[in-house]
Amino acid sequence: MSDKPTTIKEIAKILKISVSTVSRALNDHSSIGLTTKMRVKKLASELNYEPNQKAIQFLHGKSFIIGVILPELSESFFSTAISGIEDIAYKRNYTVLLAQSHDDAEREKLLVEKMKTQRVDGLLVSVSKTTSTYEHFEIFKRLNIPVVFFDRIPPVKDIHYVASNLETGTYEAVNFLLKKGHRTIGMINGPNTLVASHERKEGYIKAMLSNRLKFDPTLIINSDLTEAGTIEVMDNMLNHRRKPTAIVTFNDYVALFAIRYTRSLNLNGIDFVSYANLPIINYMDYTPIASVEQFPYKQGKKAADILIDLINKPKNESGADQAFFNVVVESVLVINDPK
Amino acid sequence: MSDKPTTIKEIAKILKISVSTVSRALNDHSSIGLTTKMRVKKLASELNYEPNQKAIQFLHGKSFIIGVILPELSESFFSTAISGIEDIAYKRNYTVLLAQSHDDAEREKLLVEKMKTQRVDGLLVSVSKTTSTYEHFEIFKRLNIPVVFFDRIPPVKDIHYVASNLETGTYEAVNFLLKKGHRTIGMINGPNTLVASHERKEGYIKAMLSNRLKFDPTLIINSDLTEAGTIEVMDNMLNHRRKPTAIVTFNDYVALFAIRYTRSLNLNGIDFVSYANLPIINYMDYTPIASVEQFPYKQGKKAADILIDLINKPKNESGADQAFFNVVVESVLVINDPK
DNA sequence: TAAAATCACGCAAACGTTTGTCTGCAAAAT
DNA sequence: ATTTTGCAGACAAACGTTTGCGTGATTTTA
Repeated sequence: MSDKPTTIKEIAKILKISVSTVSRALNDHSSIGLTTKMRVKKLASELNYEPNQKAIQFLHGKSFIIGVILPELSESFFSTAISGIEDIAYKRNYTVLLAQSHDDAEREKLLVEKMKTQRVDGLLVSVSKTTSTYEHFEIFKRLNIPVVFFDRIPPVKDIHYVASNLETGTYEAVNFLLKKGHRTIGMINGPNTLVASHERKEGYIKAMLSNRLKFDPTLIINSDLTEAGTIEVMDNMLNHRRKPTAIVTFNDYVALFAIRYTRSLNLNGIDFVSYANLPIINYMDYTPIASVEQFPYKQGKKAADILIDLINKPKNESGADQAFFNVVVESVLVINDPK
Repeated sequence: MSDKPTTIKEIAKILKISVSTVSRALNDHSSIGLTTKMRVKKLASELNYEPNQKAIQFLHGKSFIIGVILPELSESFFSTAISGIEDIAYKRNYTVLLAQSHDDAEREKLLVEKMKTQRVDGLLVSVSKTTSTYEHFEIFKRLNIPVVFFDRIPPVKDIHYVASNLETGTYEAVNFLLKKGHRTIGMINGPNTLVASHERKEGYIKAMLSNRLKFDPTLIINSDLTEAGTIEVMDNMLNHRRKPTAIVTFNDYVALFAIRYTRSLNLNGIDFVSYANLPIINYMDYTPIASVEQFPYKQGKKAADILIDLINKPKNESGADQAFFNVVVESVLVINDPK
């Protein structure tokens, strides 16, 4: 039946002491007598007193809220990452304000606006596929609100970010296939505009060269990552004068399309390696024999940690030595259990 | 280089007018002259003025934040649901404070606490599997903060909730199998403690009876939903004196375990129907022939809508006719495309 | 025993905004 | 010419909390 929440004032009035005393008593300030403290605390809990967080946030300009903008929660990479973010936030007493851009640059802009008006203490962003300008993040710099990018990072200087280095994982993947005896290895890569595509390619090349093998660029084919696109690429692969005996695919979806397609052609014997996006891959019948793991949970945790560190950093120290956190999580190859 | 954000006060001082005038000018109040409005707005945008949301929230005790507590974001049901929640929140100008209980009752309690101290305007909850007491939600009633449960709802009276009715979908599923000619239909059900298990069973029974068939309770077997548990149940099914030609499984995971197991035994010919939890099922080779769809996105949207309606409802109207929203989203059967 | 230190608490300002009420002043109505 | 209306803007209170400073009262130290 209680209507309005209890305030510190009411407690003060009832106890006939000043608000400041009540405040200090509740916060265990040293200058308050033990008996007064007890009386205050007792009454406070009787009245179900809850400090008005809005007032406190307002008072010292902190919200203990970090904003997170990411493309799609339904992609398991992101839902796992947010899990890590949320866990760290929880531990460090922050809460997470969540928004998804649905890979729409316009919506992303609006979300940034909203985060700004909510005055989050910090922002975590994985940019949308379609985002091509990055000025909307500049506002946060002016407002002195730290921004940390993760996974999908914008190609600009002077930002904090956490991302995985796909080169290492790809290197391992190709190496693994070579060790298995494969000599002709195809790669279904993504659009060249993605940093990630570039890293995959580099890893591939390095693995070939370090094994004293010639790099054949025609064995890396770009795709638009759709099912149709994948089939088209597969046709190219299968008709290649050097038909690959193993294929590295851009992600698990592509792997699934490709595997299904080869099976429909009754082709076995091609080994697939993919990048781990889908946990469900473990439940499937025909899976890639290995996956490059990108540790989304770890990335999320790390990004959140950095952000909160940044938030709590002793103000603008001289401004000069503004260091930027650039954390790279190495990707590694995981051999899948054979079923 | 701007250090502290611009305030309405500074604008007032520069323009030599009062703060109230500035405030009204920015809010297009009718009692401010056009010229003054222009001057104020011009200067405001020049100074990159951003209203301090914390002050506003504090002033009229609203945060425009809704809290969401759910078990696991990595379960696609929930990540899809949150997507719907977030979309509605976005549309209606709210933001989403997210937290996951990881199906841990203790953590859930703490999260409720945190939501309370953050003074969210409303709370959306899908309770953890292990939650058995529900007093921690009572606090919100006292604080007059609306709570809406969705999907996993506590077995108590007088709450708002949105949940799917699995009975209808199950009825359709069994009916579908019967129409296909199956006469012996097994069901791998979940623990009896779940409301959902009960609904599945009811749907099953009704379908049988409405087709003038006898209901054989031994064809419904409870499982703990693990892989081992599923295999055990499957062994029972396959050795049953009436060996089922079709099986309804509790969820997609169970379906996958069961299908994989039958295939390992080189048994084909059993038709499976499941409940749609995993979008990835579409990419798989051997899938249930049909799924009961529970519309997580729709459920999320609906729940969020109800919550925000509740938040904005004209206060405690006499208290007497406190109506509770109990929305049931009918589940329906979806026939999966054959591959 | 006087001076200094310590204790326990009160006063009031401050955070940024909104909003009800009040005040001049000019134009319109009587 | 006086009253009324309407306009444009100012004043100040209010939201709940924290915190620097001040102030008596008591205890300790010299």
